[in-house]
Amino acid sequence: MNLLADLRRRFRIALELLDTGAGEVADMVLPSKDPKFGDYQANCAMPLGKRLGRPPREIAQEIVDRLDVADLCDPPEIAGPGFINLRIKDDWLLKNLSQKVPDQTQLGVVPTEQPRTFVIDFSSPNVAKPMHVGHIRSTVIGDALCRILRQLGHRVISDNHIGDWGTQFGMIIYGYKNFADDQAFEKDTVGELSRLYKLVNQLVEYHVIREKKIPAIEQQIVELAARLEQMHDATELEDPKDRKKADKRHRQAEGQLVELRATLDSLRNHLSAVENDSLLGPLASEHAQIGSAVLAETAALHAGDQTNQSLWDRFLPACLESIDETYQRLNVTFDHALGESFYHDRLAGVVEDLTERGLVRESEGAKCVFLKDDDAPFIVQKKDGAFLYATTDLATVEYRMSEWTPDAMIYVVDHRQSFHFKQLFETVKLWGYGDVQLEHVSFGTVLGEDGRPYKTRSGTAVGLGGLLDEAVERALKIVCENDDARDTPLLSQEQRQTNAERIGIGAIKYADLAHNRTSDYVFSYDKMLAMNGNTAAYMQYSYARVRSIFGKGDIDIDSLRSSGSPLQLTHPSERALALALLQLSETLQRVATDFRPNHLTAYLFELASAYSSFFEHCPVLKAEDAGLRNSRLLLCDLTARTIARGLNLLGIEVVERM
RNA sequence: GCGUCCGUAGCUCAAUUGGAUAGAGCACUGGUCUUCGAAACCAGGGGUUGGAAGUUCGAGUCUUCCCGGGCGCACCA
Repeated sequence: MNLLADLRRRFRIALELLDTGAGEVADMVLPSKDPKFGDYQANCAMPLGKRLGRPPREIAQEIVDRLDVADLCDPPEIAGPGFINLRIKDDWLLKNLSQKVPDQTQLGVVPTEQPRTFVIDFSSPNVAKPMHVGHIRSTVIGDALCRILRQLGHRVISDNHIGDWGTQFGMIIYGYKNFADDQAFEKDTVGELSRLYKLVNQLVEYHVIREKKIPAIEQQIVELAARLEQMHDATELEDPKDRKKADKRHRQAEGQLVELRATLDSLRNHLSAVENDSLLGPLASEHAQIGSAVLAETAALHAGDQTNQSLWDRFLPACLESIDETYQRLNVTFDHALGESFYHDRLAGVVEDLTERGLVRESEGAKCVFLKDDDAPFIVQKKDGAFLYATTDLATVEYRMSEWTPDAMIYVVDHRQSFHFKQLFETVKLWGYGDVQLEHVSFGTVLGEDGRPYKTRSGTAVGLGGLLDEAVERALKIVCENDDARDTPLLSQEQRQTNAERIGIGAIKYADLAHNRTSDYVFSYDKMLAMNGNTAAYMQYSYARVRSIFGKGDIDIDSLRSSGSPLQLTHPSERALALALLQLSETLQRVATDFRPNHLTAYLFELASAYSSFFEHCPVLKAEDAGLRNSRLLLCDLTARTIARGLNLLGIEVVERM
């Protein structure tokens, strides 16, 4: 049962009766923000008033006259400029809530009438390097969207587009050939590969800094300094406006200069740190050509070189295993994990096909799809003949379309790649896939407490495993402290550990999902593990608290659920809770339309608040009579199940006691 | 330079995509355990939504111009 959808359906009918085509404003029926305006409000009379050239209040009245909601709402009220306020009848709430009581699986969420097929592309780690903080958002948001869309009855195909064919593999191949420790490799393959990756990466980075970055910055500094000189000459401008502008530019340029010098210093420090390192220093000078050597190893792999291919075959399973460990811990699964290598032999065909259709033009030796004249083209083949990210993405689209014919393809990838996806989507349309909905579900950056992207003190990316470890560790500390503070502790050591795992991982996921995905957010263990506010820990606590009632009262909730014992609403807070319980369905629908899981966290938090208020005003175990007691127990049960289901749809587990 | 996103309470974030008096948590002040879990709850103070103008019944949201930032812009992914 989707209450909001039902109301909108009824409004659509009334609106069409009023004026053909007016049904489209039925979406302006929304839940009210303030209870004094009722439960729902329809705001469609105002725009319609404009369109029909008549007073909106008059229109509102005519809508109400044609509206068939007598079974659902009290008589609608018209307020202000033409708002129509709706209050759901208690009878109707009771009837629908009762249907949810025995519904174990769906909790009253009805499958959509128009199921669609979604391909969701998310997580996409590079296998040779360890997963880091940058993978959290894609993984967590993508997984939540899969779960929610499935709950709504859609067909969802999740696909992890793993980076298993790129330069990182060239790095570990080069590393293996030059620096491998065979014993370590036998003992701990993943650990050794990871060491090799880091080592080679450091060496490559050293030479890039030395030969490219530092000269580039030095030149920028020279140019900027020269520009500053010229600017001095321009301070004698007549027009105050021009002078102000010139001043601003001057200030900005000075700022940039300071920044560039600081960067230069830190890069030089980095170089000398490597040079003075007893291990890295000699290796750096011995492997002066490491950058091009790594590219050569990568190219050899792509060209089918026997040795490199067999190394790849040996390395890949170990890499995947390590990634799977993380996914297991996060409780994330995929239907497919078709990485870049899967598409390798299709890339030439993609370029051929695009060329045949006249979409490709050669420019500076590269094969490009030009989309807008003044923009950079979408390059599908480099001048050296190699294919790129863009080519693989196109091959992926082609494969998914032919294999699954989806209605929508969703990429959960950070916002920095929006230009790439814009180009990809435009190219795909030109290529002939006009119907499929292509969506870049982008998200912002995870920041540290200093407001800069979250990094370790030394400036490297924070590993995902360590991040989870720390969250769990902190959760364990909190769990133990609180349990020890009780007269008689509730939890065994084992339960404490399980709880800490669920609470810690849940905290990270929830914090990520609770923020509007398009904005950056500041990562803070203290905030995400707080017991107050919109956090996983608070929701898990709410759940455990509700559930404890059944133990305390020695209630067999399963049999009460199937007993047919009726519900009743005797207090405003009881009614508010009932209404909230009925709004899960429309909330999920809302998450699905704009791919924003934070609507669901907000809903859960409001539900928990509604429960708090109910719990304060309405004695449950000590209710006046047995009928009311049973009714309230059932409300508790529905609350617990709704919280558990909501969290589950976010990929978070509950705990029975904490 | 071009493109794009952002600026909301002291701090961290919401705001149903143009709806009614901009909401939460933290922090601050005060109140709740002799009745269901106080890891909690309730109440209070705190805002020119970066600034200015405009569009309209109605603007945090749309337009224009400023101020301040993030990110991306040809052969990496």
